[in-house]
Amino acid sequence: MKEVACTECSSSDCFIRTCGDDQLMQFVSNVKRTSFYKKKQYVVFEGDQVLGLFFILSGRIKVVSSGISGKTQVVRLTKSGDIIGHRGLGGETYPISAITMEDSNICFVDNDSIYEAFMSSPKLTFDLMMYYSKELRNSEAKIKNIAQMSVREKVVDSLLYSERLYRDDNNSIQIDRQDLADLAGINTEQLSRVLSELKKEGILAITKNEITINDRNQLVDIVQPFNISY
Amino acid sequence: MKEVACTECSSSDCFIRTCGDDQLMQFVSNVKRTSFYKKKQYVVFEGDQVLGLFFILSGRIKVVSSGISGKTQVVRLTKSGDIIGHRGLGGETYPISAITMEDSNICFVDNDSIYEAFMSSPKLTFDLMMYYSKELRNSEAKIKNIAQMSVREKVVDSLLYSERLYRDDNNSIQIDRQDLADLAGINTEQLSRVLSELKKEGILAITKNEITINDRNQLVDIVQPFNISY
DNA sequence: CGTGCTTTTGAATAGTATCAAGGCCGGTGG
DNA sequence: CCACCGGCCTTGATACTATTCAAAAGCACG
Repeated sequence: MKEVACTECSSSDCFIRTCGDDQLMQFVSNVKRTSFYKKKQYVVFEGDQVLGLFFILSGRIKVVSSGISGKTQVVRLTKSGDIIGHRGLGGETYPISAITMEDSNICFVDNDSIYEAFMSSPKLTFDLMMYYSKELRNSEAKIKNIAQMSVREKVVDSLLYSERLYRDDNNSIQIDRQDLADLAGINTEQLSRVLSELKKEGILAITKNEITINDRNQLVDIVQPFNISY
Repeated sequence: MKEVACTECSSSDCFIRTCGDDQLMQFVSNVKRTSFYKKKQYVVFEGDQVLGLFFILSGRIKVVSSGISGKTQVVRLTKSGDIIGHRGLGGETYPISAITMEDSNICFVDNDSIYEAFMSSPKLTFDLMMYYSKELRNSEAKIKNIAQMSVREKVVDSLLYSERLYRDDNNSIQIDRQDLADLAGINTEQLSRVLSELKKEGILAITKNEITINDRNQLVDIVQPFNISY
């Protein structure tokens, strides 16, 4: 993929663009490097040295944390406009891995450059701080959910979360069972059971690799006690 | 408690002081308000409008998130030098409550002032961003732990966490069962069972309201598979 | 000493994880 | 074109773990 200047870039939800700092955009334009990643490719690897920040231009990337005996926890799902690798800032190594779920294009800015950008653009620092703040709220909401929800509720919560980010024009989401289970923090067998239930209840329609939400309100009702505003 | 100027303050781990920006310290000195909170008093209340930031001068405060049917999740424990209320930044209302676990003194800076401080001190913004980054790492590590650990492991993890923050000279921690259970994300009965086990195994000593860790290494071994570096 | 609160223990129940097997589908090669 | 293979998904039976309910024991307080 050929490099496109930030000023010429069509991505309307890019973090750098939404900062609205022309000088910053010019600067990033000169130092960023856009790369293509094919499906299931690692963007960052848990334990690797922190090299810089990644800005998603297009594609879907899962952020995962490896646990005990091969188990993985999906920490969050991302798409264009999101940032990857910011957890590493201020630390030595990345605490998570990021893996593409489909072919993606991602812009990279190295450590030195991003620090230089922070120094010259307080707006960037401030906006990124706000980004962290939002992420922290989400993360802590998730702690509560995983700690207190039943398996059924976890599945519904994960479905709504996925749908919110990834739904296509048919209210459908394409995500494989393992990823969805890792997102919910359960195993695939239980996920499968709950999905079957929801299908039987007419709330979902399931084809080979697509889940369609027929009755979103009923899903929302299931997680209602947790006061989640989707 | 009478107001002490930041420049005169003895708190060596205050966030504002560690920024090392004299102008900032002068500014905060003029706008901050230090208040005394007695044990079990609410500092911020979940759902309340975001008013500003709190800097802990002394005391221990638990940050909790209320869940379903009266259950609460302890999101983190804090002490002097920590910040409270930063999750609210950029949002309308606080997503969490903060409650003192002992008599505490806390400095408050209102929204307008803290935003003004951000504008005039890029260092503050940057340092706070780094603070968020660390918190986010911790938070996501906790997601993984709660999702994958057994009850026994959760208890051990919570004990080590509490000890790291709150241990006194005897390697003892003072924390009531309910708080420890809410931190681990389990109920008090199970906590009690595990504590009894650990006591029987000689790893812990338990008196009425104090838990003493006799063999820290054995505790660390129990959560070893999760690669936690305490 | 009661009285009320927290903590501990026990037993029954419910929920979840694991193990094992079978089904579905796409791809490959005869 | 069809049979076979392998991966992913689903389902069932079983074992295990955690939750709930109930009750007793310990402790603080008046």
